[in-house]
Amino acid sequence: MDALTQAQLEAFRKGLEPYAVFNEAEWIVFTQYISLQNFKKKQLFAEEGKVCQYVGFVLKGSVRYYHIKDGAEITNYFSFENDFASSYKSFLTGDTAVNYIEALEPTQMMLISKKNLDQMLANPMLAYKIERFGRLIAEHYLICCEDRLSSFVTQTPEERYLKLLETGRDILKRMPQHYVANYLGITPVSLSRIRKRILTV
Amino acid sequence: MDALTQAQLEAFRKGLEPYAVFNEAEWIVFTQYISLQNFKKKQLFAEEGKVCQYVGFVLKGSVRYYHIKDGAEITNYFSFENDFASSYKSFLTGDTAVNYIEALEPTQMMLISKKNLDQMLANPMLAYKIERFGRLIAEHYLICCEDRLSSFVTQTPEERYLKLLETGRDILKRMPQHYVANYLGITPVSLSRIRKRILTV
DNA sequence: GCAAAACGTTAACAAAAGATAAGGAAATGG
DNA sequence: CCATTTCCTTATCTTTTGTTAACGTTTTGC
Repeated sequence: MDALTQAQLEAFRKGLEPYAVFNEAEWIVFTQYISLQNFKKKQLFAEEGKVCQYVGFVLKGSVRYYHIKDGAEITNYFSFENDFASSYKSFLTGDTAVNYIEALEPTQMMLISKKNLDQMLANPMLAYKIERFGRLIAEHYLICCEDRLSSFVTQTPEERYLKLLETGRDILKRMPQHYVANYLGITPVSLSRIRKRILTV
Repeated sequence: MDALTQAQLEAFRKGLEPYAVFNEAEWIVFTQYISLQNFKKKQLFAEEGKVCQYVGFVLKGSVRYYHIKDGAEITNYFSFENDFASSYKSFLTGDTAVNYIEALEPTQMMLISKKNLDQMLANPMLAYKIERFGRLIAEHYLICCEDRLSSFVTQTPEERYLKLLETGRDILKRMPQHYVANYLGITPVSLSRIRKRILTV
């Protein structure tokens, strides 16, 4: 764990605003439960078979979620700056994770450990605000997840890719195409064909 | 809206226990924000283009979530007894819904309106408990949603069906096969073929 | 700066899924 | 109770995707 600079704390505070706004006293207490970690490229943040002890907030960089199936990696999701990142099920339930999360480039994350989160929820000064904070984050990701889920049920891979062209610039700009293909639920070869099909039309 | 019986209230209280346990005083106040509605078969609970004003808790019966695409219905999800049901994104954000929810049989739901939920969150006697209640529900459905989402990325339709055979007895027992096919992200014809393939092996 | 690895495209073939239609069984609703 | 609708299967044909491998380009890591 590294030392926190004022600039990092401010960026974090700003990034949390959609979910929680702290007054000065609360912020001082809150930040005592926070740590900063720098990840090298390819360094793991979560690992299959291990309990994910942290939820991270990406200050700089990006991470990739992936599963390993039949020895091959399948990329599931990404988090960029100002996103949270965690193997949520593992973090929330204490079960071992079924996926990996790795940094795709040098990445800075603010970390909240499960232990510290539970302590904040038991701390009368923060509990109420943290309950709400957690509710709003969970709701936010539930909505994202639902949207993406319904795209798998109601859309073809080509339609999902076209939608990504409209709304997923970050992913398309910053991720290699074979990760994007996995994210869309298809193989890299198939995405390459879809791209060709679209250009030809 | 219909009158609430003591038995229904008790069933509701019991069903909420994983998320919130109320003392007597809280329960009396909480239940003032609740209503009961009976749905006939095929009656709509949520509708595309309209804001979903309620989150429901299924006491009896079942509901089906579906989209309409090119004039055809595509079934997305189900809720059974002791499940919540809502077009969550619409309910939480106030945007119009993109899907329909209909009762598949005579169905009883406890309803919490968005307006009443907001009032509870503003009521000091309930606010803290309701924040937590909301957090735990959102977390629960986030985990469900994430699991299902990763099944679309990492598994074939056949593998998803085999998993449903293990863990989705409710859906398989109570839902017609063409709804199940949609739920798995494939056509009814394709599911029929998968079933044949499995039997033959 | 160079060798190795990673990446995207393309081709060829196999496997699976979508579309459409037909037939029969089962459920449903007067 | 009977006519209608709903549902599942099957067949045929088309489209799409998966698999594997090859090739050239780009990036990466000493």
